[in-house]
Amino acid sequence: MRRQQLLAYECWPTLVGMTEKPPAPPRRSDATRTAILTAARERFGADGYDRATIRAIAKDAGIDPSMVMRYFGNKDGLFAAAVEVDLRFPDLAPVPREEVGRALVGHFLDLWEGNEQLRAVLRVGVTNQAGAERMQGIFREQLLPVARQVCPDPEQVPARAALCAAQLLGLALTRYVLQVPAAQALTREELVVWMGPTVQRYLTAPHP
Amino acid sequence: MRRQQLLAYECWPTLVGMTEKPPAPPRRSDATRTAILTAARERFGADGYDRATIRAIAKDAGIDPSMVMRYFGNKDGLFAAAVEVDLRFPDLAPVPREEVGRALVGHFLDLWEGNEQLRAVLRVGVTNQAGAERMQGIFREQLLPVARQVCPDPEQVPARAALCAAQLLGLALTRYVLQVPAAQALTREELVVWMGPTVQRYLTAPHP
DNA sequence: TCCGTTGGTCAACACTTGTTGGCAACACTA
DNA sequence: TAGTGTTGCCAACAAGTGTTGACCAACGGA
Repeated sequence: MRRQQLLAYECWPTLVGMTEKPPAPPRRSDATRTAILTAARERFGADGYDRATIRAIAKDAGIDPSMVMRYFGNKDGLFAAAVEVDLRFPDLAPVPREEVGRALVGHFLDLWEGNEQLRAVLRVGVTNQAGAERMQGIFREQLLPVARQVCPDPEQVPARAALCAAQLLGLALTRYVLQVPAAQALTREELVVWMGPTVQRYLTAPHP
Repeated sequence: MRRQQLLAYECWPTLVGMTEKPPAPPRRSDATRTAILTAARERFGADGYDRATIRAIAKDAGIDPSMVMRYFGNKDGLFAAAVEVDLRFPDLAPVPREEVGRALVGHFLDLWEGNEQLRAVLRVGVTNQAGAERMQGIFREQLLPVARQVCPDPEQVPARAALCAAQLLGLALTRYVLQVPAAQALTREELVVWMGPTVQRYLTAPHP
């Protein structure tokens, strides 16, 4: 129950090191830390939050389970540290207006291909309330701005972004999580050609 | 480990009673059985497979956990008995060709609204390997036939069905599972008007 | 050289999980 | 009325969970 100051300090640089400035001085245990994070990403992505046990992750990383606790505080902290989602949507300004749909679908596919972190957030988002809120955050902070850049009417931005999210997450769900064979059989080009116009329409077409 | 013949027989009628013929003679415990199944559907739908514990389900049903085991063998058996998915896609023959997209989206929305079983399969399908296979079965046996009824080229049926599945499951995911506010804010009519043409195109438009 | 800090293991705690067997109360039939 | 199968509760088991603290080895600056 008791929060340990020392541990909180210890895992701090790793938690935000990738997105914030502080140089995060190198430590002798960095190899172990990254080993844990790598194993955690794999397990969370493959098994979801509940079935991914700390013991299994520690075993994959070749260390004792107690190390995970020392470095990341608890299981929640480990998940937060392991899974950091940046959809890296590109700036759409230079893209021709009628190409943004295809560009987004293509980017989304490239991003998901073989990415365990994304699978993990989706799995956990479906299972876990905190995970669902995290996904809502991603939607709000990463997809909404893109939609705002392209949509004609600012008032329609959330609705149009939600439609895009449904299409794109549905793709990720069927292809990468449920692994429906027919969804996996489609090539990247086919998906871009089919879904690109859909996303394009959701973003730019006049309200039907 | 040992399978108990008696118990297998006991839960048989309930397991398949809804889809098969045998009259399934009424038992004194039927009230308890349905109470368990109701509670199980709620818990599985709300919490997913792992977090929905037999103890919690039994408590909701107001009986002892051991009763769940007696009537349904084990947790897997309970899930199989509680969650039975019939998407009930209507016969599209009488529907005008250019209306099938809107009809499907509307039907899909009506079906999902307030349906805990569907939420449960999706949650479990994402978490669990067996659940994922179950969802693939639903795709194969319930969505593919519909697509076959409408698609021009039989060879393209799986691909087109997969595209529809991605769009529809993405809708279910964002609106009913992740509960993204922007996806919940859209009305039934808006969704039909926006997504209907998409599904329509995936099913009937010539390969782009 | 000493000594505090860091990296790591081990064994255990407290708890929850699915699951089982025993036993009492009831209902129905012969 | 005796007997038999059904319905239910209770207590417990074995396994697995996140988590903790004691303990040891090596490092690194004084």
